[in-house]
Amino acid sequence: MNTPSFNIAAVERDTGLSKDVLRMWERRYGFPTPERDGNGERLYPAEQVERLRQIKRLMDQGHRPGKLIAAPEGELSALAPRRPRPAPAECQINDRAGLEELLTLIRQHDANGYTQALQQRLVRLGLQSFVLDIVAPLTQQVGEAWEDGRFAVFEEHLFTELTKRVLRQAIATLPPGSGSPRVLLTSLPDEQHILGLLMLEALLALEGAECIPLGTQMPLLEISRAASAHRADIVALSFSVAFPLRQIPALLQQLRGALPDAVELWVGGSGVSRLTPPPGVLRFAGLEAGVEALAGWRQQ
Amino acid sequence: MNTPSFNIAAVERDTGLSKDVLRMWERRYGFPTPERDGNGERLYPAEQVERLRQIKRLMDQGHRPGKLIAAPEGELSALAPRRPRPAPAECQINDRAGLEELLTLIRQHDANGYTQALQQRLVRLGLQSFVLDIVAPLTQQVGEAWEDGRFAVFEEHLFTELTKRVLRQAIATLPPGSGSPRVLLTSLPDEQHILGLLMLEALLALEGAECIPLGTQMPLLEISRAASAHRADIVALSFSVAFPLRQIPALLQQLRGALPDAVELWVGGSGVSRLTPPPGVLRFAGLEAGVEALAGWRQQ
DNA sequence: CTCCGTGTTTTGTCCTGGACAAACCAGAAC
DNA sequence: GTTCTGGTTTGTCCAGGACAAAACACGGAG
Repeated sequence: MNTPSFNIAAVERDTGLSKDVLRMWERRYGFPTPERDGNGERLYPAEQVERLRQIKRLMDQGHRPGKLIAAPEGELSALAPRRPRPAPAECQINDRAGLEELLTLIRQHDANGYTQALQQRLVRLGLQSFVLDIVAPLTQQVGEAWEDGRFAVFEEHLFTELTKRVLRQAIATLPPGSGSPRVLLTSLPDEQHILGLLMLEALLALEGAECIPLGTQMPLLEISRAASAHRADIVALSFSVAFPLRQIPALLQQLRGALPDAVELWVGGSGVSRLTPPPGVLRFAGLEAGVEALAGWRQQ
Repeated sequence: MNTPSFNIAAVERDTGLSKDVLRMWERRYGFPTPERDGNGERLYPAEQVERLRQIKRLMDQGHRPGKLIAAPEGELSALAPRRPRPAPAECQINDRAGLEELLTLIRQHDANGYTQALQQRLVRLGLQSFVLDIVAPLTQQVGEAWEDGRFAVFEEHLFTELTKRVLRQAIATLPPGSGSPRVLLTSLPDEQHILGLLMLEALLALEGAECIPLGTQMPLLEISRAASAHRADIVALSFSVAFPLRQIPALLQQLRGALPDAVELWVGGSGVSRLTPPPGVLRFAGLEAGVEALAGWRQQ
């Protein structure tokens, strides 16, 4: 009981590494080294689960598992991010101190303080600037801090949950959309990050678009159904870095085929930044691109 | 392109049936019958994916796969729910017509109308009655309608997303908690339903508890970390019917062991209704039980 | 020196077929 | 009618093999 053991399903849930991968690593690299219960089934000690989570984190940062598993112990935080940070200098410096202040509140687990500070900035800046200059860079900073291990999982969750609330609240105060265009916002199964979609929704709603937020994890076939039921003009999807890159092109192609030609398909998020979208799919590099695309759609 | 095919990973994502189960059904029951690509890998036609989703839905309702797969075609909606509906008569009749009105708005995909109707009821009834008499029965109705196939997936998602917004907005208008007790609200990985947690949060916040919402899908080891970082007095978890029942006792026992003895562990949701909680874990049958438990905690 | 093509290594996913335990059901005994 | 018990159903796990896509390393051309 003092050293609780995880079966392979629990490890998959907690680390995000599939059972196949866990078994394969054991076969190939000799790690992890789970014990077996009376039935011959793997039992992972908690410390190995912890190490697996660390390895997964560094892998998401661009490291390769072979090296990570071979590295003995001093690889803790000694490893720098391998993937070039997307424009670390381009980040708005005009409020770097303010961002740091918000991050500090999260680090101190001061939920009320963080919410208040956020709402204060929202009122001061207005929604558009709030999204572009505060929430967007803040999200990126948190993502980087999480990748570096400077943020715990639960701190990232707290940040996400509180920020979502402020954003949704701001969106709710906007007047209803003009009815055109009708934009359906969602993400595919296995993609649960929604902050990017919320930011886009805020910007589009500001421009008078009619946003239909469907939450995350919408099965492929349901999206086309929802699009016709809601008479959507545009379907907007978001992909985070965590989404398995290899599957995206096929999924987009399938969805594109299932949607009527008149419905535009927009994709965005850091998960598609290194991707050439299939024909008929528009990829956005950033939030501003979404607003520009809306203006473009209206000109048609 | 007209009949897009799904590989086994896509089917797993869209149906929620694991790869193991999909292969096993094929071996045992002769269904599904995917084709193979040049590489010998399974390719599921869209119609079989649709049927698999239907089967999964009926299974969640208590039917058994062997019977469902044997049934030829007329099993569409001919099957009644096998699990006894939890107190269909006990449901508050005082506003049944009002509930039906809200459901109709969702069925008509009238997002703005639904939100307005909801907010109107919130103002009229006050938060407590709104949660207990509107949102809770409404959620149950939607769940049943979804199980029966009267609601599409995207309609259920729209309902969830819009209702979440109204609830969160209501919570945001409450004054900050009194600081005691500090309640940490979250769910385990693979459990993404959050409406129940939000309802509980609203009720507890009304009573002056300090709620720390961490969102869903918190890894086991992170929960105990978060509990100590936030100096929580209580950890509240929610389980929906979709959560694999067999894994719950072991998970709760592990978490109970990882938490300090002074921290109470509360669990609720329809997923634990047919479960005897391990020692040291309090199970709640309904939302009211949570409020009573809060009063009890304060008396200690 | 940088950029681009090509061969090699790494890595994840999929496959088959077997085993077993937990959940479920049905019929017997009380 | 209720409780116990044995058989059946069903999901998950295991081992080991195969292969393709991605990542890398290297050499040549601009």
